[in-house]
Amino acid sequence: MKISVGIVEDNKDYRESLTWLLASEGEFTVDWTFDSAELALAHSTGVDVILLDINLPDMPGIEAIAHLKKKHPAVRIIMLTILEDDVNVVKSIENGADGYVLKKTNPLKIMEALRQVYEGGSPLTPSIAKQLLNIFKFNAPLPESDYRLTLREKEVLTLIVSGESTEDIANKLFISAETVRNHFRHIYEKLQVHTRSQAVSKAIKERIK
Amino acid sequence: MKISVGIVEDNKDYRESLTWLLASEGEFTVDWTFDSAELALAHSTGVDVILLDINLPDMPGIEAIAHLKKKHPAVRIIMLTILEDDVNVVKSIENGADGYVLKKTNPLKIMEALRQVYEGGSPLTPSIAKQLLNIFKFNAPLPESDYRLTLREKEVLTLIVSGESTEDIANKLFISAETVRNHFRHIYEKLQVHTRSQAVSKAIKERIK
DNA sequence: TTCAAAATGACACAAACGTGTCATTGACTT
DNA sequence: AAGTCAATGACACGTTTGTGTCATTTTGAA
Repeated sequence: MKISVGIVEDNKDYRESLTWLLASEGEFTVDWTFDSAELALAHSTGVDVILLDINLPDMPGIEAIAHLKKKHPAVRIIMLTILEDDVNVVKSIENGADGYVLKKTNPLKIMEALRQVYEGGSPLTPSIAKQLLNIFKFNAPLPESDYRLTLREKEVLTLIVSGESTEDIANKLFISAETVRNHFRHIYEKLQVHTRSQAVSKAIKERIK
Repeated sequence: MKISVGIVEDNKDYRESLTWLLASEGEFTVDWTFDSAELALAHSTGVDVILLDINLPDMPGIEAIAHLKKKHPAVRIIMLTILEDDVNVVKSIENGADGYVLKKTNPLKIMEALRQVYEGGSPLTPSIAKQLLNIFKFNAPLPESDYRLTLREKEVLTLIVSGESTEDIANKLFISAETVRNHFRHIYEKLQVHTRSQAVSKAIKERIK
């Protein structure tokens, strides 16, 4: 079973050499290529993977992701870029891109990337991965925001956050509702809040768990 | 300039073959190896990169990350794991790990990973990258989550989320508390929830605003 | 061993909340 | 002109919540 590929790339030389390259490998079929997002949106057919230039003439590649995914919900999209520290990299991932390759990348790696997304993975270059990781660390739980909740309290807080009622929480934990209310009391003290919704808000925003 | 490496891995065979492998390559020096987190924390010296088993006998590898980074602020850490869909993968990245390799990975790729972190990148396997991307998409604005709230309702919801009481909201909006409660009513209907904290939870998680 | 938390449970009471029902006004659609 | 919807306001009623006070048992650290 071959992997079917579509290409949206305005640089004619790059587009054609990529097409030739993939076609020459028995593993892939290039079903179509377009040089603009508009044409791709109008005429593309379903393929397994789309290679999408991040920098198209008529539309930011980032917007094109959403439109292409809407037209072909199952398609997986790999972005093609020249600059890897482009702000658009992270944005396009947030918008649903499944992977990333640099245009200068060794053709063998591009084929590897195609195989990887086809198998459900997400090929990223190490430096793009680095950017993602940094963002993660940035909104990761700070050791500072440790409210010294006990295990039980964290358990209860999780259930509060998921919207359970006092009674439901009591049943799930096999304790009385009064005890649950006692846990609330201590949680409120530690988080310095006075209502359930404040606790929920704080817990989610500060990623307490 | 060689890349200096430290290894924390409790499996003797794997540790030694890794050491031998890296040492035999002119590019790396293995400065030390330990079979437990405790020993590593006590006796490790500064190196460029630490290869750290995620599943150590004495301490979750995840905790070890923080301690090692505290002792050697400039060190970069690559996690070693057998399972790549371990929940710990994402956690360890949140805790500051710089990269990830599977133990079964081709030794050449492990060396490539060492080079990549040394150069400031983050080597990740495609499937780990996929997990990260999914979390990102989760955090990204969903076009679907439009509950057709009116402007006023969004305004009220924002205040609910920030933890204000009914009375406070009424005062801020210069309307009666009864009206605020009426807005709640409509918000609850549209979000399909029945309590304030459920509304807060849904609003934050689905980024309604 | 003693002492401090943590976890459990209970009672009470005022305040807040969720919801049913109803009403008025202004704005926009058809 | 009629009709829908948003925004405002009110009253009532039962439920839930927040909090004060107190008690028992288990657990872990000093």
